[in-house]
Amino acid sequence: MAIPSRTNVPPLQRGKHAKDQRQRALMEAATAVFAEHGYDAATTREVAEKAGCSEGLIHRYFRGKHGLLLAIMESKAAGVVEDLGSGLPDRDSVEAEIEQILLWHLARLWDHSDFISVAVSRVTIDPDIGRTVGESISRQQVSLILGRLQRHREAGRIRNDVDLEAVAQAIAGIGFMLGFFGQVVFGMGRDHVQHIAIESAAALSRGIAAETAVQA
Amino acid sequence: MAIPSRTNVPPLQRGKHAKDQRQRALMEAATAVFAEHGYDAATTREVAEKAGCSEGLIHRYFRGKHGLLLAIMESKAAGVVEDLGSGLPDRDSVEAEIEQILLWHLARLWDHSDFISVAVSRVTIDPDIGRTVGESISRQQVSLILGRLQRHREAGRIRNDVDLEAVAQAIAGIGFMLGFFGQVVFGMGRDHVQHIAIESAAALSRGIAAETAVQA
Amino acid sequence: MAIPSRTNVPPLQRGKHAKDQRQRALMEAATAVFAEHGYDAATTREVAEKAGCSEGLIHRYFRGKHGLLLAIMESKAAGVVEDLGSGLPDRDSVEAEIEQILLWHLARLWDHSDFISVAVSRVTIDPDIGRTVGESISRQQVSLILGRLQRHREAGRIRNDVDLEAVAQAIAGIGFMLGFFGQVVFGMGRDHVQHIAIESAAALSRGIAAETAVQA
Amino acid sequence: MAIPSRTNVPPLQRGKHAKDQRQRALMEAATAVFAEHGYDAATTREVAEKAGCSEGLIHRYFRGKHGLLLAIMESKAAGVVEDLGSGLPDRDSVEAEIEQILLWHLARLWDHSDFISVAVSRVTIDPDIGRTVGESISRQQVSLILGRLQRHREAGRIRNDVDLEAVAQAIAGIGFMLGFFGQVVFGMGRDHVQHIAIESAAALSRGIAAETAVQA
DNA sequence: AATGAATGAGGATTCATTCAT
DNA sequence: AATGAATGAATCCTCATTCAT
Repeated sequence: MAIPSRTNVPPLQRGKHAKDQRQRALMEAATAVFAEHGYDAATTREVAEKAGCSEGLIHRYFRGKHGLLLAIMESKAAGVVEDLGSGLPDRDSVEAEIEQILLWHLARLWDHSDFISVAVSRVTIDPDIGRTVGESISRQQVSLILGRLQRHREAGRIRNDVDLEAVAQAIAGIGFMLGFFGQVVFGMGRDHVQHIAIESAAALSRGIAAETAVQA
Repeated sequence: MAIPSRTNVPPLQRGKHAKDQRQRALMEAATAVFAEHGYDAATTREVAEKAGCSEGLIHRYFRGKHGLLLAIMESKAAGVVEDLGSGLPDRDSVEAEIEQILLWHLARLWDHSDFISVAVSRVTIDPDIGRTVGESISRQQVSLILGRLQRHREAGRIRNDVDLEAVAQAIAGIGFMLGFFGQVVFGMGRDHVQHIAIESAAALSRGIAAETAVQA
Repeated sequence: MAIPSRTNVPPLQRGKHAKDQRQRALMEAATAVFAEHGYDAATTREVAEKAGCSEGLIHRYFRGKHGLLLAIMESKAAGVVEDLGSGLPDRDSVEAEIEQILLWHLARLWDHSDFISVAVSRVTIDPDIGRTVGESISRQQVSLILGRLQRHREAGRIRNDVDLEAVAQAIAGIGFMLGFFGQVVFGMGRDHVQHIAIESAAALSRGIAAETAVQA
Repeated sequence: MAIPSRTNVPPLQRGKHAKDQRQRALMEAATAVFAEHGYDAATTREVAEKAGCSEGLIHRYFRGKHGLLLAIMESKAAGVVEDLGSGLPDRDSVEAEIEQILLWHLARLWDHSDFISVAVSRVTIDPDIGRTVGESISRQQVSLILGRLQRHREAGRIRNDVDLEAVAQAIAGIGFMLGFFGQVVFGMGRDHVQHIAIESAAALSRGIAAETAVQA
């Protein structure tokens, strides 16, 4: 391939103030290595090799292996959900909206599968990670979905007796399960997963649609 | 008290089926220890201590630490989904059925949170675990849910244009997310989680209900 | 050679409960290695090699390198001064007594030069060592010397206006300086050092002798 | 005060003889740091920080950490004994002379306790240090004391059958033990130590005084 | 069959030293 | 001349596993 994949690193001479670049390289390499072997089994040596620098830098920059893990989490947590807030267009129907959200999940989790793998595998063990993931990702994600649904309710497209937060949680749950466990972990075909997402969106949107919308 | 803690095991004479008992003690202890520190960071010493026997037995019985992990997975995988098949009564309405399934998830995941934590944290790293969890749990679970839904379709309570497998997947996804991440990882209150489950069941069942059912 | 010196260690099979023997071997080896390179520069590897066992045992037995140092100090501190109390015969003259004490110092410090080297090199750095050496050795030594002098005073052989504790301190000081710095560190010939000790004993004893003793 | 601490150094412009000043700062800082943690455990980073310059300078100026240690030893060795030769007045009695020497030791060792600590802790390990300390300090010190005693012998105040070198060694030994181990290491009160010094001086001087002096 | 003493491979981390700026 | 970023060798320690009893 033209692009030498993310594992080969250019020489990157000593004195050059490529400090930021090196930090980023270390975090990228660590994400991949942690995802492959698990955080505990991963070695700082392999991370440094993949990043093309010495082990010592991990400790200089991040104060150790665990600091590197934390830095990855904090740095990527924001990025994972960001364009759910602004990067997605508003849709005219509830069904299209939910479908869009689910498909966005699928794409997002596929692209960040390494990061998500690491996060998931640490979330029950490491309180710091648990907090970061819980607050920066889960909570925020649900609230962004909720915001989108509320717009539709205000437009009269959603029944008044529906608990929107519950629906947002349900959508996030479906999206995460399909996107991470379905696609990444169990290796279900992407087409199949997308089909399920679309069908789920249809069923769910029908279930919360206002009467008039159904009659129309 | 005579028994100092819930995990300490009585001396256990070297007798007939003391062996099975010891194996079980080892697996229980390992589940707890693996859940607490993560598989890699857990030490066989702590496992053996908690089980009240010597480290050597882990290697004699399970051929090492990894064998112990595998034994736990294989032994518990079946148990986690068993009574979804037979232990739950049939319901007369789709809503009641879905609600029952979700609440069952909540209880099940709460009871087995240690086991699930271990499984989740290893599922992306260890191919053996991935297979066991994927096939023994996820797939089987979906198929059991699907079976229940099909009964309702045959009774004319579910629209014909609904992809039941997709719905089953959605239900499993919601259940797992609420039950594991919601309850266990993020520590959401159990009442709140149950409320969300019930609301989700309502929305989803409305979305797949046959027209007649709605009109009636 | 017939005696394989203290550095070559017999095989010392696995299961044999030669635990105490191994602990002792480790402490002997460590004393030598610490004395040669200094505690900080010494490596646990070299200690283990010299003791003929694995590094891990250092941590199992002594909870690490520092624990090994402490164990050495505590174990030998007592032995260094022990026979000053009981192993030396009473003398009839003050001069013979002081001379005997000084020569005993010379022999003692020569025999334990490794241990003393380690102790001296750590005494200002490590509070634990400082305490052990200060209390177990210095103080005790002075008090044993003092006891011997008091016997002579009671026998009327020492002037009443002499502060015996000061004299005991002086004797200990001379003994230590000659025995350790003179013999061991600066490599002064043993004959020369002994001569100085004898002369010092003569001068000092004359200085504290009761008048009658002088006239006689 | 304007100067915030005794070790912090002002910016120090890059100018003419700023170099000498920086070297001195480095040596002062190193003396303190080496004394605190021991040479091996001390880090060049801490030394550089305390001296207010970069680690690199240690290697430029002194060719490394060990060179810095050597420079300290050579630079201070002379200073420690210098005014024993010229700075102390002649005394009219042997007792006053010995007392003066011992008290001078006490003060000297107290003032240079950091330097002495470093020297003592390295003297058995590092042959270079051993030589420097042995020759520049010990030998020279004894010979200066000897010179002072000889003056008194020539004045007929010291018995002819006394080995003056032995007495000089004894005095140096007492002085060092009281001054360093007593005061610095074991933390004996300065008053107490001085009292012992004075009493020792009295006893020793009586022991070497010429008959006539005693009769007078 | 079970123990627990012993091993040894491997890991994170530290730090003197080097080098580009 | 001075800096500070980077290196990499070397260390202590941990722990799954083995083995003699």
